[in-house]
Amino acid sequence: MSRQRKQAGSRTTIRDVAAKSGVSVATVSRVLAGNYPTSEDAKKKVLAAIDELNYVMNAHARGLAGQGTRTIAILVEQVTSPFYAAVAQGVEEQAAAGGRLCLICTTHGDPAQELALVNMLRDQGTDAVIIVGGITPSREYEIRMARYAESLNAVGSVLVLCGRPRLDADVPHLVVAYENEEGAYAATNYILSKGHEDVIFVGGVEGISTTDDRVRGFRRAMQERGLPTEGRVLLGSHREAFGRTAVQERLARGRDFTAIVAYNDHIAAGALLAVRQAGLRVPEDVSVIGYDDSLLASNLTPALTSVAVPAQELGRTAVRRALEHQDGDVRDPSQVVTLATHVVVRDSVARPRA
Amino acid sequence: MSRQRKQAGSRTTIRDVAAKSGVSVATVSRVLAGNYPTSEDAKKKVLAAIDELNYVMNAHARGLAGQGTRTIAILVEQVTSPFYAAVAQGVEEQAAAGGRLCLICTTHGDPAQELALVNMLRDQGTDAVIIVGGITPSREYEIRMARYAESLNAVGSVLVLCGRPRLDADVPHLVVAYENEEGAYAATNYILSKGHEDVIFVGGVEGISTTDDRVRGFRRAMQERGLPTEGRVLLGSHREAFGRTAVQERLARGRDFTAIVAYNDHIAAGALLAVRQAGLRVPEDVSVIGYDDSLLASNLTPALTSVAVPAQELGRTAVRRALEHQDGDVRDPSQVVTLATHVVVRDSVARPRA
DNA sequence: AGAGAAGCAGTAATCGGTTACTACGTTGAT
DNA sequence: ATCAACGTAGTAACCGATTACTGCTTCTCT
Repeated sequence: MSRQRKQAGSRTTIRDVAAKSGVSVATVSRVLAGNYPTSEDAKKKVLAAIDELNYVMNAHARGLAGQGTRTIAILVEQVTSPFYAAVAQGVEEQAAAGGRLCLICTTHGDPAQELALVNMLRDQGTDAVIIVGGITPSREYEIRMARYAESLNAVGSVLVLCGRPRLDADVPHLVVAYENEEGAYAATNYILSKGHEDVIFVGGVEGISTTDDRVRGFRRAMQERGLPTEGRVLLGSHREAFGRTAVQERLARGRDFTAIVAYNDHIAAGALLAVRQAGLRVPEDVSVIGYDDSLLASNLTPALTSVAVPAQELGRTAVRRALEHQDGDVRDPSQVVTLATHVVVRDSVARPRA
Repeated sequence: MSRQRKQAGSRTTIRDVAAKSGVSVATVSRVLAGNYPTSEDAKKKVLAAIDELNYVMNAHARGLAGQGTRTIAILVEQVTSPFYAAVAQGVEEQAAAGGRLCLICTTHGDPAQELALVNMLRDQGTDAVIIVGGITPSREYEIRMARYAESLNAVGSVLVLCGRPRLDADVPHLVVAYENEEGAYAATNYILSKGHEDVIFVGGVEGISTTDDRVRGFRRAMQERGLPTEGRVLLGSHREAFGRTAVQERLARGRDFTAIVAYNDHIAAGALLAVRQAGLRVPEDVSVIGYDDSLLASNLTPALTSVAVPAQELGRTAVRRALEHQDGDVRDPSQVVTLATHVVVRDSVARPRA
């Protein structure tokens, strides 16, 4: 209500620019868009007037007239996680490269909030909605998300899922994934190649796709060598605190492992703490491998060996595909692009003793 | 270009809803806005039609017609910094509480980009533009930013500066700060209270307000005890790498200090590395104190004593004040709200030996 | 020199909401 | 019965950009 407009100066419009430079509004618009032949003379005059009047285009007017919003939205659980921050960074960069603004929204891991945001974003006319992170699959969720994907498409927008499986429904959407199962498989194999046989997997939330995938990779590597995984997968959360308590409790029951494959670097950090608290050393007594290769990994003591996920690249790829798709030149939209992960070797893994 | 509209179904507009429910577009708009008396009957019919047609309002049309966007923008250097991420988190939470979306933009520390973004954001109809982080003051920048602040106000939007001094110009804008000088003063005093006398300050960028403030706090604490600060302030960047090399070089020239006050936790992490590389121990040989109390601090070895900055609270306060201001009930807009910082004691500071 | 093409600029319709203004029907007071 | 007041609904003029369509030059080719 306190919003008063049309005061004294009001707003500088394309018409003011046209008047000042002595050309028509159409010409001004064309100079701005640059998609129509315009004489050098007119161009110069318009640019001068724009500069002098300090004119900025009204995004709403442009959006309304059919140019799209030129924004891209990204939905993450929380921005304070280094992994999501890095993905967001990638999205932001690529969006900027494509002349788009980047809208970052947080869902706090709540599927309902996620749906509400997608719904809202669609109204805003975002060019693309990128959802990052694993999800607990549920029938109802799938159905509603498919409806939204459909309506996003209806308004010329694109839904991109990052690090999460395709929707079941036959609705156009893009998927950019990174190796979860493969990464955990590689991490476990790296540990096993050092001679470990008693390995546990710690962290992650049961039922969330990312967790399930990593656990699967762990199991596969173990089973290929005929090692047991029964009772060796400790799920709970992806927070550092869980890593600490889970390992503490396990150690209290007796040390029946020589290596830990952590769900992520936070868990690994917690595990490190618990191991040290128990008077054991890393990697001499217990080896630990993390996941994500976040900022944390290189700063822990010992520096953490971790699976590097190309987080920024993930964000960039998501945007790139979304924009390509908007322009209609994605070969196969239903194809899942999967980015590779690799083990970054530091100091937290060694051969087991004896 | 590939954006084809007016296809088959086209877009469901308020007119479709009006037609379906047998009322006028004005009535539909009023039901949606809820700011005009409408009969229960009409309301019910409109709502039913909206539901049935799966109608969503076009944000551009609404924005163009002068209703504001209900979004809040935050400008930070980069989202991957834990500090900025935490502020952004706070902004996002409070914005959501106020029914606003949160637009996060990155400036990469470039004042020109910052200005360009503010300029652009104003026309998006953002309710508030929050700029976080210190800045190199420059006359030209001040003038342009003041102009933008003015034009933001003209369209009913608010400019909020976070952790940066007020604009010189007499232009309405809000400032939420946190103690920089006081924090560094407290950190230094904490170190001094342990008996240290040879202390150096490492990190930060010359000329940026945040750095200058922290250095001032350091100097004040030292001078109050009659200790020299000449040649004891090492500026360069706020990255970990700088912390490492700066301390390495200093140590190479001889160990003339027993404690380090770091510009932030990243610098502290680098310093820790350099100290250890030189065969010295923390805190036995050298004490280190950080700033920001980021995630990093508690995970370093030894756990880093650091100055806690209420980053999330900073974001929340910024949004709260902005929305209050829009509603016209901020008592004194020119008042700078300053949030307190405090030293979080961990294991990286000890008495100097002998 | 005249016809046709090409290059550039202008007019005005349009996007989808909001809202000032007008109009209508009902109620209540005189 | 008449008129004022009130509550509700409708008409149409905006908001500021885009762009189809039209028209005027200028240039080229015969």
